[in-house]
Amino acid sequence: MARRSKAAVVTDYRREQILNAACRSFARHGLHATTVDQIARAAGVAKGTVYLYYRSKEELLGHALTEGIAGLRTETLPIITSDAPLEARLRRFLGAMIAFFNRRRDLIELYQSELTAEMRLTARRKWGQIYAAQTKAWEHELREAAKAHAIARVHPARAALAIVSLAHGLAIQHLKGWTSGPLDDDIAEACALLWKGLSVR
Amino acid sequence: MARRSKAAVVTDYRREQILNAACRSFARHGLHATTVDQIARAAGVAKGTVYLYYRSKEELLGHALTEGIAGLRTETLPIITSDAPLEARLRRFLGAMIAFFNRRRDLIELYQSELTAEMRLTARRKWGQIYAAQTKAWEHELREAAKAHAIARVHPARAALAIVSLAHGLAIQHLKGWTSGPLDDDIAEACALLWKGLSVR
Amino acid sequence: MARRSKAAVVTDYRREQILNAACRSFARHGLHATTVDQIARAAGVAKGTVYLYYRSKEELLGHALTEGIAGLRTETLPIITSDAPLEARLRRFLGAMIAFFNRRRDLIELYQSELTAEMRLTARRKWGQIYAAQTKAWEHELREAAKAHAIARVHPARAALAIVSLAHGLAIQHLKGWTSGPLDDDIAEACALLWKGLSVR
Amino acid sequence: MARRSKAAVVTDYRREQILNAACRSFARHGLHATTVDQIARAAGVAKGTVYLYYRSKEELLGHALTEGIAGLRTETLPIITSDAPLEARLRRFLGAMIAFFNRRRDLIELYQSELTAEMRLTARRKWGQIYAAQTKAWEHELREAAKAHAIARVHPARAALAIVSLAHGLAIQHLKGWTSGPLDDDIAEACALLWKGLSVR
DNA sequence: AATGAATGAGAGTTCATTCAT
DNA sequence: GATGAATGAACTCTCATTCAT
Repeated sequence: MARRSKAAVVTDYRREQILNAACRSFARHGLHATTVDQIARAAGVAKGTVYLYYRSKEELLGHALTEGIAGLRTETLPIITSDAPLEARLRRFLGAMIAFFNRRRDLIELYQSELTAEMRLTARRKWGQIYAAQTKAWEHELREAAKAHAIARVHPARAALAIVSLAHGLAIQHLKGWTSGPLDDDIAEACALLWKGLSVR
Repeated sequence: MARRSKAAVVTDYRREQILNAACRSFARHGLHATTVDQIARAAGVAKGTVYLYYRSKEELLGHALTEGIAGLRTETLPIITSDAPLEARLRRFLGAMIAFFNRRRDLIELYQSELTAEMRLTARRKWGQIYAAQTKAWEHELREAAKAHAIARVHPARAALAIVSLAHGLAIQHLKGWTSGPLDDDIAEACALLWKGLSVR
Repeated sequence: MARRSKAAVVTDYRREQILNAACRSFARHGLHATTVDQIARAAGVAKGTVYLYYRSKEELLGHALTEGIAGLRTETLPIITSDAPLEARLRRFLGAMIAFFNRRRDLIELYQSELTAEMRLTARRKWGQIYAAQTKAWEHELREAAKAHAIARVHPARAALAIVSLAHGLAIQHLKGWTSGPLDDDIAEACALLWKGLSVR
Repeated sequence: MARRSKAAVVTDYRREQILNAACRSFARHGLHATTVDQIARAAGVAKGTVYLYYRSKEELLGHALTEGIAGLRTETLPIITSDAPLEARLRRFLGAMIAFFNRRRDLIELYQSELTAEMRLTARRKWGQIYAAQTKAWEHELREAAKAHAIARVHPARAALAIVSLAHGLAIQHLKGWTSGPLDDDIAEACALLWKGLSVR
C-alpha cells in the first residue's frame, strides 16, 4: 500500500511535470511549432516517456486546456456571490479577471493556438459556460439589489452581460499589453463608470 | 504603358485571388491544416503559381492578417470623431465593433490560429495600435465633452479604456456565441450603463 | 493528346519502376525489414515520390502481390486445356509450375513475408482460386480421357488434386533448393509415376 | 542438489511458458505484430522477465521455429522405415504429413512470417534437412523394394522426391483450405496413383 | 508566366531493450 | 529473480518548396 502510493506519487509527479512542460511550450510556440521532442526535453524525460503518460500530443493539449480553464470559475464566481457591498464585489471581480488572465497567460495563448475543430469547440464551450455562469450570477445579484433599491432599475441580464464583457475586454487589453496605465487605476475607473451607471440617482 | 498597366492589373488580380483563397482556407481550417495545395486549388491556380506571387506560406498569412486588421480602424475611428451626439457615437461604436468581429470572424479565428512567435507579435502590435488609437480618440472626445460640461468629470484616458474594453469584450462574447440575447438590446443596455456612468456629476 | 500520352508514359514508367524496386526489396528483406527509404533509393527516386504513386507501403505490397499471382494462371491453365497428348501436358504442367516458382521466386518470398491479416487472406484466396482452377481443369481433362478409355477409371477430382499437389510440392522443393537432382529428371520421373498411376487399369 | 534441481525445474518451466506464449502470438499475429509486451502478458510475466530467459525477441523466434520443425522429423521418418507393407507406409506417410501441417498450423504460419534473412535461411535449411532425410529414407526403401521385385524398376531418388513432393504439396493444399474433399479420400487417391505408378513394371 | 512532379527535412508514434528498484 | 518505467532509434507519412518543362 505504501509502495503503491509511492509509485502513484511518482506517476502523478511525472504527469504533472510533462503537462507543465507541454503547457509552457504550447503557450510559447503554439501547438504545431511545439514538437513532442521539445516537450520531452523541457520535462527532462525521453520522448517515449511522454507517450507513457499521454496517448498523443493532442491528448496532452486537451488536458492542458481543460485543467486550466476550470480555474477561472473558482477564482471569480465566489466573488460575485460574496456578501461584500456590491461595488466592492464589482471591483474585486474586475481585478480577479485581469489577474487570472495575466497569471494564466499561457492558457490564453494556448487557447489561441491552433486546435482541432473538435478541441476548439470543447474549449470554447468551457469558456462559454464559465462566462454564462458569471453573467447568471451577476444577473441574480443585480435583481436582488434592484429589489432592495440599492441600484437603479436596469435590465438585470443585459447589465450583467455588460459587466462581464467589460471585465473580459479589460483583461484582454491588459494581457496583450494594449494599455499602459496602472492596473488599479484602470480598474477603479471602469468600476466607477459601471457603478454610476448602475446606481440610483 | 497601357500594356504594362494591363499586365499589372492581371498581376494584382492574381495576388488578390490567391490571398482571398488563402484567407478563407486559413480561417476555415487553421494555419497548419491549410496546405499550399488547398490554397492553390481554391484559387484555381497551380501550386507553383502561388510562389510566383508570395514568397512563402507565411508571407501569405502575414498579408492576410495585415490587410484584415486594418479594416477595423477604418470602420471604427471615424465613428468616434464624427460630430454626432456623444451618446449616439457610443452606441454606434459598440455596434461597429461587434459587427466587425462578426463579419471578419475568419480574421479573428485566423489570429487565434497558430502563428509564429514573430507573426503573433506583429499581429498583436497591429491590433494594439488600433485599440490605442480608439482609446486616444475617445480620450480626446471625452476631454472635450467634459470641458463643455456635456459629461461629468471623469479621468478621460481611463474612461476611454473602459469604453474600448467593454466594446471589445462584448464583441468577443457575441462572436463566440456566449451570449444569447438580441444584439441591439445588449448594445443598448451597455450603452446606457456607460452613458449614465459618464454623465452623472 | 501527344502530350498527355507522353506524361502517361512517364507516369506508368515510374509506377512500374517503384513497384519493381518494392517487389525486390520485399522479397529480399521481407515486408517489415523493407523501409520506404530503401524502396525509394532502389527505384532511384526520393521518398516522397513513392507516395505520389502509391498511397502507402501496404498498397505497394498489395499491388506487388496481386499483379504477380495472376501470372501463374496464365502460364499454367492453357497448358492443361491444350490439345497435346495428355502425358505431354502433364510434363509441361509440372515444368511450368516449377519454372514459375523459380522465376517469381520474389513473389513467393513476398507471400511468405508478413502480411496484414487481411492481405494474407486476399493473397491466399487468390492462390487458392488458381489452384482450384487448375484442379477443375485437370478434373475435366481426366474425365474426358477416361471416357475415351485413354486412361484408367480414376476418381477425376481426387486424381486432379494429386496432380496439382505434386506439381506444387515439387515446385516448392525446387524453389527452396531442397532437392539437388537435375530438374528435368525430377520432372520426368514424377510424370512417369503419375502417368503410370493414371493409365493402368 | 535437490535445491538446484528445483530451481532448474522452475527455470525450465518459465522458459517453456514464455516460449509457448511467444509461439502462439507469433503464429496468430506474425513476427512483427507481436510485441514483447504481448508475449510477456500472455506468459503471465513482466516484460523484463522475458529477457532473463531469452536474449532477444529474435532468439525467441529461433527457438520457437527450431523446436517445432524438429517435430516433423520424429513424426514421419519412423513411418518410412517401419516394417509395414510399402503401400501402407505410403498412406501413413501422406497422412502424417498432412496431420502435422494441420496441427502445427501456427508453425507454418510462423515460418511464413517475416524472418530475418539469416533466420529464414536457418529455418529453410532445417526444413530442407528433414525433407532430404525423408527423401533419402524413401529412396532406400524403394531401392530395397525394387531389389526384392516388390515394385517396378524406378529411379529410386527421383521417385522418392516425387513421393515427398506430393505429400508436401497435398499437405499445403489442405492446410490452406484450397481443397474441399474429404481428407481420407484425397489421401487414398494420391496413394493409389503413386502405388500404381510404382508397382507397374 | 504557369505548371505540377519531385524533393527531403521533419513530424508523431512505436517498441525492443535496459536497469534501478 | 522479477519488475515495469524509461529510453531513443527507427519507422511511416506529410507537405512546403523547387525547378525543368
